[in-house]
Amino acid sequence: MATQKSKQPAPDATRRSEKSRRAIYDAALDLVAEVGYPRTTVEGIAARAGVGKQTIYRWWSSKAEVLLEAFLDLSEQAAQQAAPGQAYAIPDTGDLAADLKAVLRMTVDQLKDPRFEAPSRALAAEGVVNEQVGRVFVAKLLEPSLQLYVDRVRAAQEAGQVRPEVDPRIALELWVSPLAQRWLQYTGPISYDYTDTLVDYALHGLAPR
Amino acid sequence: MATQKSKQPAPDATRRSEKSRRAIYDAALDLVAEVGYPRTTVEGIAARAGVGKQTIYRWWSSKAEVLLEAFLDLSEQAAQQAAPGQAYAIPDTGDLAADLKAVLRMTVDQLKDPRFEAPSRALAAEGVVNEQVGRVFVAKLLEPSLQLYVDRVRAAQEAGQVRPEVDPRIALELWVSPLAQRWLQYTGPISYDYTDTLVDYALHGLAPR
Amino acid sequence: MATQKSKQPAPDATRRSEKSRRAIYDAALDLVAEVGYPRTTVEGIAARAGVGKQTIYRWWSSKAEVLLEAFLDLSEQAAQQAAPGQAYAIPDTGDLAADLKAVLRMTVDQLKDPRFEAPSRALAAEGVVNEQVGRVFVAKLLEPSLQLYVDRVRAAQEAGQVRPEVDPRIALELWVSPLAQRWLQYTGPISYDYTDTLVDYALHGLAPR
Amino acid sequence: MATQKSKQPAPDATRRSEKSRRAIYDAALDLVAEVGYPRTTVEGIAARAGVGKQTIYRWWSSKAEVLLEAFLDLSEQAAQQAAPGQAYAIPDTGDLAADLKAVLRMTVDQLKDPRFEAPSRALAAEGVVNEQVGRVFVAKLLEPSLQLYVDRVRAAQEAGQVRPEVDPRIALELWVSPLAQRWLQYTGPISYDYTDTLVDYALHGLAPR
DNA sequence: CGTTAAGCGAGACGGTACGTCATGTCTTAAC
DNA sequence: GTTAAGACATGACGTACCGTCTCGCTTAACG
Repeated sequence: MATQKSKQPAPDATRRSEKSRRAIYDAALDLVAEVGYPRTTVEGIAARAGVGKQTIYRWWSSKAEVLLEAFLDLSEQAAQQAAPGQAYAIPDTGDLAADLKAVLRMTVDQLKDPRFEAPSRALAAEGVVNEQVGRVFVAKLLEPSLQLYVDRVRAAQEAGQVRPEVDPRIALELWVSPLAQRWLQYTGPISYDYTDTLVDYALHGLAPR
Repeated sequence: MATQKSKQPAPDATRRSEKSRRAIYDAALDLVAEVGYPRTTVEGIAARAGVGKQTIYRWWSSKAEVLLEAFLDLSEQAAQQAAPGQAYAIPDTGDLAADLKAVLRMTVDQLKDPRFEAPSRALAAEGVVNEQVGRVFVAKLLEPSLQLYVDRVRAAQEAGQVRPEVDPRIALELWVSPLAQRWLQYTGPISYDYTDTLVDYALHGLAPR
Repeated sequence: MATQKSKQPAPDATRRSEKSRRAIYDAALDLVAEVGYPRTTVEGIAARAGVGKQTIYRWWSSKAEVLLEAFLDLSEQAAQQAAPGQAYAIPDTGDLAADLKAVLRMTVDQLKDPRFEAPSRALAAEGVVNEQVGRVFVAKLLEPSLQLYVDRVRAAQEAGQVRPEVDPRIALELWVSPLAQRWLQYTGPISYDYTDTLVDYALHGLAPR
Repeated sequence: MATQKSKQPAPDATRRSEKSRRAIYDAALDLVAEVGYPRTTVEGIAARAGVGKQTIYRWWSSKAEVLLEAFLDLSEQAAQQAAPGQAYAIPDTGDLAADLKAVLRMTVDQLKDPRFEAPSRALAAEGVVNEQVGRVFVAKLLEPSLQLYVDRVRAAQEAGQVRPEVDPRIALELWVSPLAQRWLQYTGPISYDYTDTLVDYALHGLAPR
């Protein structure tokens, strides 16, 4: 590859301290949970992690990036714990409505888990205003989850429970986006009833049949 | 509503300089459009407005609040210009789908208008992470617009075009939230086709009829 | 008829509020005594005096001037109380040394009176760095006191107790200045013994006779 | 002496930038000379020195302290230049009066040297009102000079030219303090004649012999 | 004796500087 | 050669006062 004449003389990743990386992730997540994203600082993360500031700047370019990776890491760990060694998928009992409702109820619970709430809210906010972060956030965290819905809807189409001309990628937004917006923007309360209703409206439409 | 508990002995609003207020609004909106929200500073707003910093801090407590009011003011002006002296409403031609599609196409255009995009994105982001700002943003800007959909859906219910047991406040989220999320989080492109599709899916459901 | 549009349109002294002037003097002296000169502000004086800031700026041009006049006023009052209706003078018992020692002992006491110490120290300091204030301070406060020594030394010359070629204005500095410097600059302690010694040295010289 | 009780965790002096320190001294002295002490600001010193404000606040706690050290440094340099590697002393020709007159004439010149006048006047003023600064100013700058007079007077006592019971520390104030007061407080002009007269009066007294 | 123009209290205003905090870069010593 | 530590230049923060400028409201002199 071309040798960079960049500011950083291209750190050698093989020598990287794994212990520091972990400590930085933990410190970042803890601080965001404790004092909120805006009052979390690179200096604070370094101090809490027992690490020099330069060690952070060597490997990341902003606190948003640090938090993004830290949260990615957290999510992977959580996924590993939930279903070790296997890909996560939406159950397929043959009843699309029931399956969607079940998954959405789990999502409602997760959105209220404080361990997840603070950092994901922070990242979402940063992503709104910082397109680069936003795209990574979506690509690495959001899309993989949405893809599961795509798969499930496609299965339902094959089973004749969803009209064949429906675009699954758009379909899933009928329940995912309303929930996301209520959570992100405080536009309304979040409950099992609410998500159940969304699924019903989405599947059967508003118009009388 | 609630009385202030601030340190300052409550400035006398009757003596407030209208000229300064306007200049601050303009400077705030311009700066957000030019350099983005994070790099917009209170100091910068003051300098651009030709105003002392204290004049800003006397009347607002953060740059988020300044921008919120500035944007509110801008919206009111825009509304006045669009439809002077009358309340805005969604047209009712008798065809719900057509009416919704028409309005959503206008929304798509507005979301791409740079004069609106920068500040509203900034405020949305701030609102995600700062609940107080978020709630004001929703109450003052979002809800009034959403209420128009509630009214239109209710009319459709009376006309027998929407099932009577449907909750209009939830119904509208089937098209509003997907659009909002794509715009806010860069989860997908925004187009007339897309919003048209949303309306169709929402009204007729995914399931075969 | 058309008065100047100069900075100050020359305020009409006859309409001046005596009550405000007194309140300002009191507030200024109190504040200097309580929080020290540097932390005394025009705003603070106005607030404590229950007076608008403009009322201060109408009649004085700086806090130094305010304090200078306040202290002048205080001194006059004190002088009136000490010796109502008559000019103050150094006693002339015929014994120059004794007379000087007596007066200097009184000066020592006065220098330690907190009511006088704070403002006079403040004014002296301001005068060091602000020649205009310094000259007024000297002319209005210091010189009149020094003149009393000039008179007394001249009387001693006529009585043959001081050499005729001695310049009384310089002579008095032999005891006044050392005391002043110790007080102003903390170059040494101040006591009756010290001032007594100064008088002896000054009158009889250091050289053996 | 006393340990610090500051908030900052005690900066590491070994890492201190010598270049910055010098630049700060120079900037401080220049600014005081150019615009006067009251209009010299920490911000201005930092800007002129090409230094961050924090670098000043890290090592000093006020502009008075900065100037004090800057002036101390200047004095040491000047002393080094004048008499490299040796202690300064008042000459002893055997004629006390002549020696004192000679030294005082040099002092008169120095007091009129603008390079010295502005900062020393500023520090003296600050010291009048700020006892801590005053005591350092006296201990570090004034007393060492005065001690030279003490030594010379003591030598004169041993030579029988000054009465043995005279306290040299007080004796020197007979000429030093008058000169100091005239300079500090503008109580009179300063000239060779004046200082010569002071020495004569001090040595021989005012009273006829 | 009522008019009216000044001084007055109050305080908002455009500014300057404060002292603090965090940024991102750089240097040093320890490993 | 990465690391912890932390000094550095930069620049924004939010506060305190500056000195100027309106506001109504006394209040005293005059017409």
